[in-house]
Amino acid sequence: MVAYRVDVAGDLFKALADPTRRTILDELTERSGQTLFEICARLSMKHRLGISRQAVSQHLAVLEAAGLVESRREGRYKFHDLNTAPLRRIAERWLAPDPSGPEESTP
Amino acid sequence: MVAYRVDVAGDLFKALADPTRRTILDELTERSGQTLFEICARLSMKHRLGISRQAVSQHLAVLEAAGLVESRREGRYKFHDLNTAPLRRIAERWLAPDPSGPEESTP
DNA sequence: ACGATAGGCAACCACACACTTGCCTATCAA
DNA sequence: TTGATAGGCAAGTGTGTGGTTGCCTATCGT
Repeated sequence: MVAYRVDVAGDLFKALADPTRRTILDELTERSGQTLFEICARLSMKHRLGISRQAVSQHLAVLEAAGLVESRREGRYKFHDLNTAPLRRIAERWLAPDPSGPEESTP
Repeated sequence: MVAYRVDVAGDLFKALADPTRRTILDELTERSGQTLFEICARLSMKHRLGISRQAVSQHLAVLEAAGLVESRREGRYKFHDLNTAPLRRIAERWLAPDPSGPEESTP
């Protein structure tokens, strides 16, 4: 059987394709466990990004779907933590030719 | 001085965001130095991708702009080679916190 | 010279996606 | 309970982008 490797990389690369999302990852790298409003404030202040709260929320949803961010709810706060695990697997695909084949399931 | 790091990662991640382009990279990994028509044939045959030659050509242009593919012209043939150098720098950004700061120039 | 092969250029189409707007729910403090 | 804070949901908009179609140039074989 071939094509074992499901293309879960799709979500990952798409998530990383947006500059705002990459900046959010930068912020979470600098300080993990931030809330939505904290991230909004930082993007606005130190990155001069005129962006709405909902936009940031949607970005966080994308990052979470890609497995790059994990969130935990406490009361009315929702904290966001960076998960670098998917990043470590990123380049493997083309750097180390996998014997099982590079096929995707359904591109 | 901060914000030395120009966001050249943008093109890279955008290039990787498309499944067809990732499949092209797979093919070039398996066999480097293919021509446009060879790549077209492989995408069509073993990947069942109904895609036009021009579409593949445009994908190759994107990959080349991202530095992932280099091309050399010989007569009427144009050979495409994989360049994995950009891939090695991919994950560094969030895995190894850079003292110079993670800032982008202009997102 | 002629046709065949390999590739490039430009305009058009359609969908995806980033972002906004408007309104709603939930938790906490007074 | 009331207001403020933190966040969610959903519809609408507009640009970006993957894809196509049509035509053009360049190189090779005969």
